[in-house]
Amino acid sequence: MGLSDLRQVVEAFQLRIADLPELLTGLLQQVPAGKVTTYGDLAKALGDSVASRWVATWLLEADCPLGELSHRVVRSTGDIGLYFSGDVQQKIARLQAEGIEVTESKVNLKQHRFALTKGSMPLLELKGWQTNFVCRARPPVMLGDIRTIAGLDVSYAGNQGIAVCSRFDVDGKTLISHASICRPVSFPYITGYLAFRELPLHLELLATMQEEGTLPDLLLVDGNGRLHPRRLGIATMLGALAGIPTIGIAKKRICGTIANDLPEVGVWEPIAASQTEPNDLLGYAILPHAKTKHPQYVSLGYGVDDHLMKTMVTRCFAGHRSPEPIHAADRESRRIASTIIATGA
DNA sequence: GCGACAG
DNA sequence: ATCTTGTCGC
Repeated sequence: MGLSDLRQVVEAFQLRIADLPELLTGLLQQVPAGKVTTYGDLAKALGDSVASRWVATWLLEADCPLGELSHRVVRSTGDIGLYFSGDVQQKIARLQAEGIEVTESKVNLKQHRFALTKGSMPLLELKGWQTNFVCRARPPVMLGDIRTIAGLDVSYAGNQGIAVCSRFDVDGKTLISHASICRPVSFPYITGYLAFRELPLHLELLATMQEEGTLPDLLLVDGNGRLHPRRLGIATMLGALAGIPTIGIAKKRICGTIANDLPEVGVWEPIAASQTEPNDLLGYAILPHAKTKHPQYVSLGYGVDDHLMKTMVTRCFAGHRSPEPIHAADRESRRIASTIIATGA
């Protein structure tokens, strides 16, 4: 892959990512006085009901930019729900002032629900991109060809995201160096869409490392690979777009079923897609050591086979819950985030 | 009512 | 992920 390729990949990727807060603002502005909508309806208008949690938390932020309109958003049951001021009576009063009857903290949705005009539905588009994404084939990386591996993680300070890539020797325990980058992030965290939030940071960081000639031969990414509702977690997408072998490492399970919830230390417990698809292997749960009851969730990213994945991840386990390269990147990115907060920049 | 989903 | 106080233990 040529030297300028990663810069171009970042640019092309950025163009696909919609401004969700802005689109949500436009949707809520459709709702006139005397009408209401629901968190789920707004999420569906953005293209995926899974975003309803983000819609709700965003409208509940203390400094919510839609504070003048957010009283018109209620739960799908008709329940009033919460209000950013913390005072639900204030939300009720505003609704009543707009001519909406509130009985026992509920509104009549049949009567007042506003039919939102569906726009571009950006999440539906991104979901379709994931579903139809074709990873360019490449032979799996071989153990003997790996000289350096790295962990990739992101921390946040306000709207700033700090991505860190921590390079390690192939022994999985010797830190070589950290590389970092800091950029504003506006795409929210929505289950299944993490890549659209964090991939721009990762790709820019890797582009810089590519120019310095410090790209690692294998990346451990904080997030999932194949273990994903559409089999395309951030680790897989990153690997395929950058052309670098990757493995996904998560601390919580996003989907799938595990036969044994609490595996023995060091045992690779398979995660299947579902109980009806026991042969569709998505990844593994593994307990790094006896000190914790929380397993790591490991899945194939890109350009790596099952055996090499297990070998390298096992090699990277030391005294911590996460593999050392991920742990190092996590600590370094948090350190930089605290610096940014202390400096006020 | 239950189940619950990366960062 | 971040927000948060003290507390338990190596």
